[in-house]
Amino acid sequence: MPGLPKGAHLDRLARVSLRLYDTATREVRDFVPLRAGQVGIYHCGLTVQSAPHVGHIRKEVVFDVLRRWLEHSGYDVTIVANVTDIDDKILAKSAELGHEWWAHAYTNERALHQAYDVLGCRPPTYEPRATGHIPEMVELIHELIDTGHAYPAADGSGDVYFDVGSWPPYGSLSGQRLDDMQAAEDADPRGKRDPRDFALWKGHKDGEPHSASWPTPWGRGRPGWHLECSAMVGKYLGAEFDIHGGGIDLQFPHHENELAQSAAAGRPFARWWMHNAWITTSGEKMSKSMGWSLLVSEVTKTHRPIELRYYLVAPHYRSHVEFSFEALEEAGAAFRRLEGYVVRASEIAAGVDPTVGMPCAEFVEAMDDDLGTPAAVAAVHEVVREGNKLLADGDSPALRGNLASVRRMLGVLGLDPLAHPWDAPGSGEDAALRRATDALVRSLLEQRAQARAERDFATADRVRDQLRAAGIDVEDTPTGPRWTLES
RNA sequence: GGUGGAGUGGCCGAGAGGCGAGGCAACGGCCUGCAAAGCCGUGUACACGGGUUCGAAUCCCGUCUCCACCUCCA
Repeated sequence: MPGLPKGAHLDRLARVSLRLYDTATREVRDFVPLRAGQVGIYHCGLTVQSAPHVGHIRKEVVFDVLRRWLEHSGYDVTIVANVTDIDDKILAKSAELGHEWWAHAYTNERALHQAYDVLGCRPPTYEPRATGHIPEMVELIHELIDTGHAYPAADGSGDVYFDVGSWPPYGSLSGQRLDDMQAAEDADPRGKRDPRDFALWKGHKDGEPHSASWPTPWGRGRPGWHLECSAMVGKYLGAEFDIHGGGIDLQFPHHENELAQSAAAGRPFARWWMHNAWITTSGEKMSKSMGWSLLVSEVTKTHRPIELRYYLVAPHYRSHVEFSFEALEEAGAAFRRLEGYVVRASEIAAGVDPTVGMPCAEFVEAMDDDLGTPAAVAAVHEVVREGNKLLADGDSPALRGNLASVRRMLGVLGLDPLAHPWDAPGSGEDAALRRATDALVRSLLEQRAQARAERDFATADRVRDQLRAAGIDVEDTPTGPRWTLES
């Protein structure tokens, strides 16, 4: 390759082939970042009104995989996800529970972070809270009022509205025509010029805690939901940035409104819009109505987090997933096939550095094609098949290369069973228990080996049955017996 | 009413004019003292009705069913 600068990474050059679906244009386009080698991503985080369920966490996993793939491709990624820590529901729920609204929000923010961690999602580069960015929001409102795109409510409520009619492109992101929109049965017009105008700022209402409002030129109040994202994106990623993400439900009105506010204020805003599809249960969206059984914290009590992650990564991010525990368990079985190989191969080929592994071409092509994780996962399965064949011959350079490749690919998906956080040694007590168990099992396996050597299979099988009864599986391999806890 | 999406083998889940993604389950074989794991093999699926084409799950027309958004839900 003549003409390449010395040290140029071939894999980075190859990465210009990344293509991403853009909701705004409804097509897959070559991804070209605003600044060479850097990618700025913003995705709408949670309104921390309750603990996250499986549906919420899908978005985190999707953008975590996107980030890992971009980083693998040589980009420097800045990823921002906000936390909406004030809104109607937070105020209502905290009042119901008799808590301070900010305490309620913080409790659920912690639950969100736990869910990130348990599923191996790395924290965002920045995770700004709405309440920490009131000045930026007020400034944006000023800009919009000054340019004639926003107005304070005529009824003196303290609300400030975006004037949808002043912004002709409104509706372009979601493909809605203003005239076709059902005028919301607005229970509370509060001085809107047009029922489709939306609140940038919400005036303080009687009965709401004083602490949930901030002074502005238009009176005390609190942020409208849409405004906070525009303000925070601007602060952390600038007026124009690469990718804006979120759940597909946010396309309208939330993202449409964000775009309108920002563009009307002269900010070019997002170059790509990426939306992940829903996870439903029994054909319905997840909500509190189905109880708490699908909270991440509940599901991971009975199912391994890494298997839940595999379940979320295996389908394409734009495909709707109908959640079921049966499907989750099946995904777990598929994952254990991969995991089994990695663990067994690592026992034989110790010390393999996964960072030197290269993903296979099929994997790269799949990921570059709008984050095609289904085909990417299929590619890993194929490489694992080869690895399993190599395993029969013991340690070899080919096995090591295969193992490094598999782990590198799994690492991109956040599914390398030997990498953080899955490799966590557990508490000291766990480790001690494991050592004690290993010593006991080994001594039993020695007895079994002795019996087998004497062709006393009845005794050998009795030992194995005894271990099985204790929840320990024994397998004979070319390099001797190995034991695992039953899954 | 407007907008967008979906219906694929026993199951999950990709693909998107010709060559059966992958996984789970099942069955047969190899390996094993027997297992387990693994490997090899076996499946002719694309909601329905028409049409275009040498060829359609993939394109066109129509029908049915389901879902999402148009309500501060990821």
